[in-house]
Amino acid sequence: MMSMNSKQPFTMHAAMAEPKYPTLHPSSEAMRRACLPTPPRSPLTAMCARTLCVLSQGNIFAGLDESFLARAEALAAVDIVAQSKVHHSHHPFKPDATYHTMNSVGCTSTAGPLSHHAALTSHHPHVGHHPHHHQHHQGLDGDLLDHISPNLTLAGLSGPEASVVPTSAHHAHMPGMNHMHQAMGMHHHPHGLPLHHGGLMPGMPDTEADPRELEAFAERFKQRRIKLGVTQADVGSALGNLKIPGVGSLSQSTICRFESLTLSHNNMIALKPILQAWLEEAEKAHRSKQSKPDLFNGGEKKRKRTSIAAPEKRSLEAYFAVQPRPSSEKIAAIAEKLDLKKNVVRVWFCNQRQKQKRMKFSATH
DNA sequence: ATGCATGAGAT
DNA sequence: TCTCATGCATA
Repeated sequence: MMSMNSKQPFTMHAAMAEPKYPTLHPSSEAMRRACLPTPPRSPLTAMCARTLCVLSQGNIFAGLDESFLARAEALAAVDIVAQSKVHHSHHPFKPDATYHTMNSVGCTSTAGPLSHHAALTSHHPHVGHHPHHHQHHQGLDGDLLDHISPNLTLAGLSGPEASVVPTSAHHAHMPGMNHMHQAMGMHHHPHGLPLHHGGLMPGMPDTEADPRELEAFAERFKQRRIKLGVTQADVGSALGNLKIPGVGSLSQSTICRFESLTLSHNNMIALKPILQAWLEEAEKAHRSKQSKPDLFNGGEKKRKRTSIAAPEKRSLEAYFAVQPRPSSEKIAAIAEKLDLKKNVVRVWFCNQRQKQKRMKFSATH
């Protein structure tokens, strides 16, 4: 026995391995940077801020920028310390997260409709967002690190605040084998569904790939979805009922993100046709009063979500502004100072980077 | 609606 | 080890 839930919709294939970047607009990059919670400051400012560090502790709320940067500075020093401390072996790492105490199941989640393959096939040259990561902190004293202690960061006001909530759980995915290798260059969708490609033809300005279009569609989608009285979760599971090869169910999260445009551009492009297909089906069914497909789910064990306390989070954000891609060593050092598991810190950075790339109100409009 | 996490695939 | 697409859990 194993997971008894998860409907494992499809077996594999990315329904569409679209041209990751069709003939897309050169502006595609512009559109994805948006939604950056922490606007990059000038490194110089940061340096100056260091001086203010001490002061900033007093009015944490006031000079946000200053304290913010100060923290970044302090954290930046981490690597320095890290290097010097390597010599004396390190301490026992925290037992990595790993909460899946799951009952078994090799959790092979990823039942995504177009899993990565679709969009990943050929990466676009990652637009270079963060143009610069300065490392002006090189000369700082490692001591900074010491007072960068978690609680201190934010004026120790919040005590030790369990940074991490115990976790235990697992997710239940079925051992599906859904990895087809990348469809290298050959994007072929199962059959003709609304999965048209993003538009490769030179002469055809793929309207679907147009950020504007996506935005409009997302909004219409939501509107009509609500009109149908269907929840995001319903849509997600209903997708599995659509018999689109390579397309399985999606979570409420994903539907929500689609509607709010908080997905990568490619992801939006990939999902659009599928959601569009569902919408049409749903409206058709609605007209004939057949109402929705069913939704049900077997409950499974839960996992606890790690929660990074505000002070720690602030430090992380500060560091991220300076160095969004810290090395493994730096991550370890940061983790240690903030009293977080290294893995938690690593993932946090990954997620931050990903956030940066999400589309949202991009500059394209 | 979003934070933290997993995992396949690419580097 | 990173990126990306996604999901579970939770505010």
